Amino acid sequence: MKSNEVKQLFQKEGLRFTSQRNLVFDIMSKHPRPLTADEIYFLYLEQDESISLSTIYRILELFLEKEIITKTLLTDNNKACYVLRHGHKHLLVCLNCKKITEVKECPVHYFEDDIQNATQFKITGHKLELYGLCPECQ
Amino acid sequence: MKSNEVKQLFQKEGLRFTSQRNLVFDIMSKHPRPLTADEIYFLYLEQDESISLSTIYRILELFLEKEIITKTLLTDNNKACYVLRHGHKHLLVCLNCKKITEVKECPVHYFEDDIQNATQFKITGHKLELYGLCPECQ
DNA sequence: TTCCGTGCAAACGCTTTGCACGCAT
DNA sequence: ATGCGTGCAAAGCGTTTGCACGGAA
Repeated sequence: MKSNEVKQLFQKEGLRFTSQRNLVFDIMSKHPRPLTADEIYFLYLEQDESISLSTIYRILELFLEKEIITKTLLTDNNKACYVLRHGHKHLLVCLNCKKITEVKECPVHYFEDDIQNATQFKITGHKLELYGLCPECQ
Repeated sequence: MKSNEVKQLFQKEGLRFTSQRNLVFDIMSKHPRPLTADEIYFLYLEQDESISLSTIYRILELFLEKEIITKTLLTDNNKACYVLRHGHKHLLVCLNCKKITEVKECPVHYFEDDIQNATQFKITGHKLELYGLCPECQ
């Protein structure tokens, strides 16, 4: 995604365009897997740019509000991970090597109606993580 | 579950029986919803018993190892929640009032074979959280 | 008696916040 | 020119850990 397009996306969401926000967004789209705040921080430094960790947290919080990204907490280490919400995907985590794969299938949608009927809730979203062993680790 | 049975369960898992472990287990079975460590702590105090928070964390970690309980991290507040693993259930969280309902339906099982074929992973478990608005909050 | 479990307090690490400065608008 | 975004440092807060004591086996 070009800088221009990112700028437009930000404008559409009412966000000011800054180099930090642009680069955080860029990093997340070039590394389409769940990243922790400090992973993003180090990837940022690798681009020969400096940034404050707290700025990253603030940007991530902002992106969350605008639903540009998703926050996930992998159970292992209590660290939060963030991913761009390009479409709807789920994570498949290898319990041994921690490798993460994405799954396009989403069984949940088909059942949302049933669950709404059963619970009277209005379902607006869901989070699904799958665990298992990857081919190499089996 | 009677104290005796809990004792047997602990023995089966190779755990010493202590009043703290017994009461933590008791509290979790009497409040079958995701509890944070400090919720358990306060429920413990309500029983006119005192305990250290760190003991609770150690007990929870132990129960996790033995797979007596499950750990979930609700995205809101970075706090971990714990539930007994009586059978397989999922959470339905109201985004407005934070009330939590349990859902018996689990659409995921039916798709595990498909996902295994598509990914070559051996799927061993999953975590599903649903979000929405409860009847009162809609 | 032995060793594990617990309580207490301090440490830890991720995340958040207050404040002053600088940049986008 | 104005107000929002950022950097820095410090605070916050859930969780973990070290150590000495007490209780389970």
